[in-house]
Amino acid sequence: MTSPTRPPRADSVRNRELLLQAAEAEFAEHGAEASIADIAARAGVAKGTVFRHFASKEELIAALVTGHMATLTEGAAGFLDDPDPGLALLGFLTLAADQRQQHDVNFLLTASAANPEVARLRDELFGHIESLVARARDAGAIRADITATDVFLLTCAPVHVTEFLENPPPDLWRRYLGIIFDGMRPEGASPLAMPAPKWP
Amino acid sequence: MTSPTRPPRADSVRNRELLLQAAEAEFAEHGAEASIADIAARAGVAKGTVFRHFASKEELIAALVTGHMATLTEGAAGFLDDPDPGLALLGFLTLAADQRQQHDVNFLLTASAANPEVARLRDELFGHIESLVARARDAGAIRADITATDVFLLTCAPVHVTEFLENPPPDLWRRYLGIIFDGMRPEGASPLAMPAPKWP
DNA sequence: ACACAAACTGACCCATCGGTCAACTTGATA
DNA sequence: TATCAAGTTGACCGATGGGTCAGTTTGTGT
Repeated sequence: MTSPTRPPRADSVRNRELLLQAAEAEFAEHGAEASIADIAARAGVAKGTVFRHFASKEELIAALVTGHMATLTEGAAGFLDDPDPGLALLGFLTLAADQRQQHDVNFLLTASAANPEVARLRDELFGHIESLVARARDAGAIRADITATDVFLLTCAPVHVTEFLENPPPDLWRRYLGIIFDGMRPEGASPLAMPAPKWP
Repeated sequence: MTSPTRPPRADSVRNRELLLQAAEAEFAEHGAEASIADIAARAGVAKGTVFRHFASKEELIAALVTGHMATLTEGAAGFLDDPDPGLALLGFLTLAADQRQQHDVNFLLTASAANPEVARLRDELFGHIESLVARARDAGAIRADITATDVFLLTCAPVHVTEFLENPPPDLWRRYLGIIFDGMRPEGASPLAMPAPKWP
């Protein structure tokens, strides 16, 4: 019962890919205010072509975020059956920060939070984080009062703090991930002033 | 040898103050893209008046940031001779996060980093942080490998992480400040992957 | 009260941006 | 190779934003 739709043309799929790459580069350079015209020029196509592939700028952003979110969700799944629960959680945080460092989409997240596909992936990722945190907590690798929401919120912090420097070393986030993860460890933990927030 | 300049008119200084308040509110609501027209309307003046007081939007932002930066620098100075070096550093971090929570100027910082007055205040603040960190380190309140640059960069993190929630409880940052500060404590500290960055 | 400079006003200018569309190309199919 | 829908193009549109300025109002020193 599939409608007899033609397969997409070869140049079309190529242009779509070029546009996503160009958009990523432009957003990285100029932030969320990067213009559609610049993105089109960088991809070597006309502005109208952008809107043939993505109905609006929001949808283009959502397509970018969806790709990265899917990659990260998949990566998180790979840690779910790691034999060492503590290293599994740290490994996920490292993976997440590394990806954020290479493709800074933090500022695009809010712009695409309303997108249903992004929301679905986000919830799926959150589910994996819940498993990772539960196992790490049961193993005594992290303190008992840390929740999955805490980890989710803290994921971007290591990269974020480095952005106050003009030319941060590309691996500097590892330093701050180390500090923050030490703060999650049971050793020397002091009581927290506020309860963990609910998700979302 | 002072030139015989008149004192400013009463309505002028009042309008300048109204504009700063309106700008703060508009930036808080709409981010850095808040428009000059909206700011002027909120302050109850015409658009041209904005440019009489501030040569450009950048300068308006710089004036706002200068005010908050001066407040924070002054606050930091108040902790310099606190008898407990650990509590002094924690007190400063608490003050800084509290101020960031009430007046979110993080996203305006980059827009005003080039301003010489902002740079001067930033350096003065950094000097105070250096004193606070040195005393806390000597007292054994924080681990030996934490530098003033680390503290400076981490200052905004507690508030930042809460911003991924739509309606974060206003004091939620205290939870993440607790976690991050625990990560700075000597107890259970693990070696850091990267050396501390130079300032700036 | 007067005079004047400082301050205010809002219409206007120009650049930019997201998005549209009618005309034109082109890749796949038969 | 003929055909045509799918894809591309770039001029165009309306909205919006930062910034200007000639004309007007107003606070203030005399």
